[in-house]
Amino acid sequence: MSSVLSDDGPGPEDSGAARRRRRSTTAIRESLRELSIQLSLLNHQVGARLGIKDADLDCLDLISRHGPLSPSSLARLAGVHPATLTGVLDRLERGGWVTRERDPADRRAVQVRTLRERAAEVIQLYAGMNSAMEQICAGYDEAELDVLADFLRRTAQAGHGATEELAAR
Amino acid sequence: MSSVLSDDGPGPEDSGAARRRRRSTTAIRESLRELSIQLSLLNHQVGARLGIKDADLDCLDLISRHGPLSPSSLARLAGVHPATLTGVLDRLERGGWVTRERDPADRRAVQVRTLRERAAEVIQLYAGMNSAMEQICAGYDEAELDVLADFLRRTAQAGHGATEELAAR
DNA sequence: TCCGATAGTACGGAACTCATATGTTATCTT
DNA sequence: AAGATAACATATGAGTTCCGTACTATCGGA
Repeated sequence: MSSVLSDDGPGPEDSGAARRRRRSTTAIRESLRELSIQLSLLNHQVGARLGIKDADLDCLDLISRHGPLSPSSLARLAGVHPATLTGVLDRLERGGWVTRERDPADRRAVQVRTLRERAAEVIQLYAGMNSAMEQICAGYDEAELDVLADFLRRTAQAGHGATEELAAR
Repeated sequence: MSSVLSDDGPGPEDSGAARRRRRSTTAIRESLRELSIQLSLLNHQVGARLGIKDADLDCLDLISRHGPLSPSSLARLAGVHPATLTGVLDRLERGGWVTRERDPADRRAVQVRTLRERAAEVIQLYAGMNSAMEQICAGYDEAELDVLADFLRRTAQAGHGATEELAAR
């Protein structure tokens, strides 16, 4: 099934194993695309319940994972305009999700960090997805789980690389 | 590493194989979260190059995958307000990405479909990611590829289910 | 034919994004 | 050491977007 957002690779000038292999690779690309959208929509729903916009939730996630960091580096990381990020942080701070504190070492800089108080609400909302994943993972042996985790990690890394390449030029 | 957006599962009252297994499962959850963000950021960059907002690009993707469909069903699918979707379609139509045509059978209804003209631009922007995926997939044998594709498909399905569960209540 | 339901969109107020300007604070230059 | 320059975060304002509501057109049933 050819579609607007992806091509189907080269033509069928070869056959047999290579052909089946390409089918599998294409299937992965397709599934990955579907997965991407579904996770976006899940985040959208979660954000809606919490009164947090999609982009804001992305930022909150980045803050929670990449530790305390400055607004400017967060802006770079999230690919948004610094002035936009001020508004994002205003909303997150007002909602009690993060704090801003001046860096004592460099008083121009600000350190943004997450608060733990409201973490439970978020976990609660992702509970459905988490238990579904638990169930899916239960069907694999440990070697398979490691292969899967490694694949996901490398794919995320590939996404990061592709994003930076686009941002650079 | 405990963080705001996910817990780390039950305590360590068991050990050995079960423990390692839980570590693997957690690694998958973490990688999946990272992947979700990275793909969002990639889409954000791609959208920025095309002058398409994130949500609009999501809608375009949904239209391209789920064939011609009506604005209302698309609104349900994307989880946005119907009036908002009017604006989304206005922008996508103005940009030459989709067309709106009245359904002859039910003249209230509208069918939205993608145009193929500008597809190449999108493919071009995802070329970096696609070739990276190609490279990653090259490292797996066909059985592994099938396992991966199946896992991704089921995970996407889980995301869909979790989203619907949240939207329902 | 009349009436309620449905599909899509127009409208208007509130909120958001981003380019630019501003006020601090750090760093460089000489 | 002092002034110039750069970096950081945020204020400001114009343009855009979101969404609750209202409106028009059309369909299906009594």
